[in-house]
Amino acid sequence: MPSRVTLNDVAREAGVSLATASRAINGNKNRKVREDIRERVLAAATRLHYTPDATAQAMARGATTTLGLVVHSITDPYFSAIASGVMVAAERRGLVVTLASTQSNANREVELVELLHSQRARSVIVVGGRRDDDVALAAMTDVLGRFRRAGNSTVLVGQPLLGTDTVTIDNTGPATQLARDLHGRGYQDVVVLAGPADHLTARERAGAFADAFRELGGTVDVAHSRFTRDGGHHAVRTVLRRYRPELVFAVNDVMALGALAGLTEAGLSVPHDVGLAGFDDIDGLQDVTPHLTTVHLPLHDIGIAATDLAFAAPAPDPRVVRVSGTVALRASTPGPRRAV
Amino acid sequence: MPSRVTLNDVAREAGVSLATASRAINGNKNRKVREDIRERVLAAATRLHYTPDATAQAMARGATTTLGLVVHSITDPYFSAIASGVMVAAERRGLVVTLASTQSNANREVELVELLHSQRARSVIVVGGRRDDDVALAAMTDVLGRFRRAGNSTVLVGQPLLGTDTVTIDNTGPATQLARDLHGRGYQDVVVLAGPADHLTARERAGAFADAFRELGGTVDVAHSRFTRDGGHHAVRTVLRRYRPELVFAVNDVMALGALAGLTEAGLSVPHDVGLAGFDDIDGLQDVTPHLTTVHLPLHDIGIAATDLAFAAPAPDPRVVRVSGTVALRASTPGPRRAV
DNA sequence: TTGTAGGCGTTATCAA
DNA sequence: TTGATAACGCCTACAA
Repeated sequence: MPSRVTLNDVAREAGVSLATASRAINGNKNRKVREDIRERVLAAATRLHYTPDATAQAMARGATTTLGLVVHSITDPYFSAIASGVMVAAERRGLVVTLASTQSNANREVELVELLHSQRARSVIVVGGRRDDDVALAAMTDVLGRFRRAGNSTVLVGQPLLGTDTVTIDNTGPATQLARDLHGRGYQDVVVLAGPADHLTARERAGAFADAFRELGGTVDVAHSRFTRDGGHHAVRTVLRRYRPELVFAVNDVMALGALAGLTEAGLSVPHDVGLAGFDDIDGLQDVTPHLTTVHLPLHDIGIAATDLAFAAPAPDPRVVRVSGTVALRASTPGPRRAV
Repeated sequence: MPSRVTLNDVAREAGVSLATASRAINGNKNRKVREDIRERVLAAATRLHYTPDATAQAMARGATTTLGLVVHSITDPYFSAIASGVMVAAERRGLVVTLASTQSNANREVELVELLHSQRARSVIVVGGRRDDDVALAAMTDVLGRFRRAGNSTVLVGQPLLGTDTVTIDNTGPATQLARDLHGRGYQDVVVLAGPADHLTARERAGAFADAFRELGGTVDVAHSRFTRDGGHHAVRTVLRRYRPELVFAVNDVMALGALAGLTEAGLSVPHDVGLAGFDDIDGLQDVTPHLTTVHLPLHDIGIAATDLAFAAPAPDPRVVRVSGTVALRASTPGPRRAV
């Protein structure tokens, strides 16, 4: 029972040499194999249910057909949207995606890149904002560098700090614009659910928003918490123990959703009692009530852009592709309730 | 510039043979390499930044460390929840997950299993309900069978129709219970958004629900559409052109969300004007208003169970692991509005 | 156009 | 315990 049929078997079955069988089966370069022979080989291959061994091909060719993708969490709509973009772009290139999830653990992230290096992935794409942590940054810069020196490409979706090609999202521009728009709607006081203090994406968004809002004469309160739905929930509950805010800006949508739940549980109505805004415009946001004001990010396209970058001609210096978002003012921030 | 350092380099650097270096680096079986030598090798390895070549190991060992996972859509919370369970269970076993998304294309699904076969994945897990399509079923049965005959394992999450180990979800039990519970709350008429007519999961849920509801004396209308949010949206809009239902049951949550949007756009309030129920209890449902009645499924655990099954001792006959769900009655189905 | 043979990086068998 | 050496399945000069 030849459960493991090799190219050799196919060659024998077709009555040709291994080399000819190999050439027939992948029409490598200029197809220099006679048509009838080619057909004979292909017939033998299907007859025997031959399946090429990609690991052997990888060894012989010195390159796999695998793309490594590292995200924080696959159930987070932010990451799954980017991942789906990567997968679409990878499929176009005939690549297979090896996906790994870090649960935001920096050490694990490094390990995973090493693992992907071991797997001889053609390229690895790391998705997610960096932390303000020199040790972690150095460690990532290091593994990515080694991987690149081994002849592969790396792309980061996040802050361009790791000496690699990067797709970077403009957080400050839209955050600033959002602050202006919301102030323009009449809000004077805001509490910013700012996420972790060392989280660069969170910091950029919170900082830009707060600066702009203050500059317009508004007052800004800042509450830190985790970058998750529960983080948003917890932060808003803590704030509510002190006072009722006029407007809440969460640095991402999932936090905003947590905040929405917290506000509702406290008997407050959004937007009647409190305005609420987020960031990212994740999928599924359309189904929450009220429609959340946010910053729309082309997440799927970001995944595609990252993949394109990974397979662009190698450049001497790290490239940075900037992508921006657009403010989406929606029902959750109609403006503050007029003096009641 | 030895950008490609091999075990040979390490052996030379450490002054030992290739074989010894190999043994030192993975303490294979009973570690039979002298401690000082082992350390010398390890030191050389790190000094040279040696990274084992997984493709070469796979060839030599005849087995990779890869788990293939095939889903319909990675951005769908149903699939990403199961996928995250698989990834957690895979990581525990030191495996890497190669993820592929089919966009519900049956041919593509077969191709992907073939691709994973080529990659010599240890096992492949296919997630998603089957269609009533003999050709497609036969094709999948076939590829999976070949893959298994090559010495690997396969697991399907869905209907146990492919001659493979299967984690199957009990749709009829909870759907029946849901019908009873809703009828118990006073609903007499329901429209079932039944999804595609040939979609087995959809059919099981819709069928069991409708049967039970009718048996209790209720009337049931059935509307078919795609299995997606848009499908739910479209179906409910179509129904609304004819009449206003008392209760809507969508065979999955994303369809229910689409329906909710459709109802709301039509100026109807859920649950005031219309009751609404779904199925799956996907992540994020907690953030929609009103809280949706649904059937809770342990999606993450289903992913874990599928992986456990994939790595259980091989059995002569296909195994079937049944998992069930529990009805979660929530605010979207308080009972019909009393005569107004 | 086809065949021969060497090599890809590791593991594993078998002596030493 | 360690060291040669033959696989593993395929690709690819190079030769025929």
